[in-house]
Amino acid sequence: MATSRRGATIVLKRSADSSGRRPSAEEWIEIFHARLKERALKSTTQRDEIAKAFYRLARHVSAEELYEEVKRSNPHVGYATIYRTLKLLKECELVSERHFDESQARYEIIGEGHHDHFICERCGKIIEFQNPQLECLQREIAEELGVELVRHKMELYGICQECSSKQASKG
Amino acid sequence: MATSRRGATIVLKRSADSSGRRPSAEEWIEIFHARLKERALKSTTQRDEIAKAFYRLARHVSAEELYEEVKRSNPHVGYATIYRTLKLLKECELVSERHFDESQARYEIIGEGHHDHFICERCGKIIEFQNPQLECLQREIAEELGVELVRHKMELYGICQECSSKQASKG
DNA sequence: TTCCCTGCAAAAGTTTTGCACTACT
DNA sequence: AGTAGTGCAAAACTTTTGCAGGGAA
Repeated sequence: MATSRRGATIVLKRSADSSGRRPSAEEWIEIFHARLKERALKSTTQRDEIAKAFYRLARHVSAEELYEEVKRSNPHVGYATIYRTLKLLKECELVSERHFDESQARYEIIGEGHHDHFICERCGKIIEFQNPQLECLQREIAEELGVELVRHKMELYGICQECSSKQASKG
Repeated sequence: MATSRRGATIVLKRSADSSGRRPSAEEWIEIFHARLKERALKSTTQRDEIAKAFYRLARHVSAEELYEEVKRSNPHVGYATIYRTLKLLKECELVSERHFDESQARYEIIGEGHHDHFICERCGKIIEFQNPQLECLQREIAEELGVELVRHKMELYGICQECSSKQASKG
């Protein structure tokens, strides 16, 4: 019943490995090292551990989730290092920070082209999508408003298919 | 130079009084009272004061800003009451909570139709706009994703006209 | 060797909660 | 009168910072 008349929405898979666009963990860490070097900063065991854990968890990670994951391999890391490294990853343009309707921030890997998010209000699942028309439309809007566009954010909130059918079968 | 070929973007003025769509302060408080009554909750002096201050400040208020405004007429109110009343206003569907890229939430009056936001990354100015095509497009995307849409949020970030020209004249 | 980085703990900022008192209905 | 609401202070939660010690270049 999808009305993909004009511009099809591309749904991104959680692990985009198959598409070949996502760098491997090793490549990603290498890029991180290079960016650190450019900035005359040091590569450290902790930074690598955190970056690896981040890569492993894939998308939309909170600082807390990352902290827990890193603790599994190194129980000594502190929250401070997690936050400092997240900040660093942002400065290295490897990670971006997002604020969905929550009190805590979430972080995701940059680099597979712009995409937007659908967030299920029942189960919290996040579906990423890409829509060429949307990209076009937002540029038009910016033009009309007479502003210089730097970035945008589109979030759809609702009930995912799974939760919808769960509810239906219950009733 | 605006390319309003298909669907014009409507920019909302900060105080939409002239359009006649925004309820007056009195009407708004009355609605609040009615919603409280429906829920078997009480109207109180503080709740009215807070609602009035909220209305006065108009859009995109933070709890802190609201607290300061309320304190001017009643120095005894506590933050707790501010937050509790904001929660109440949300439950009464009179106010919605937003998280732009900040650590603190912002609140705005519901009721003049859906709109989205442009946020200037230099001066923090928020411009509201409405775009019929956008509303249409998001429904299409939801359909394609097979999800039930409840609400959406589109935020454009960039540099507003004023800040752009300021920068240009400097260089 | 230098000085950046880490871990701990404490602080800071935002929001929530417990409790005794107040005031709507 | 009865119960919900208020104000204060303390707690909770997320994120940041100061400082002394440790490690990368």
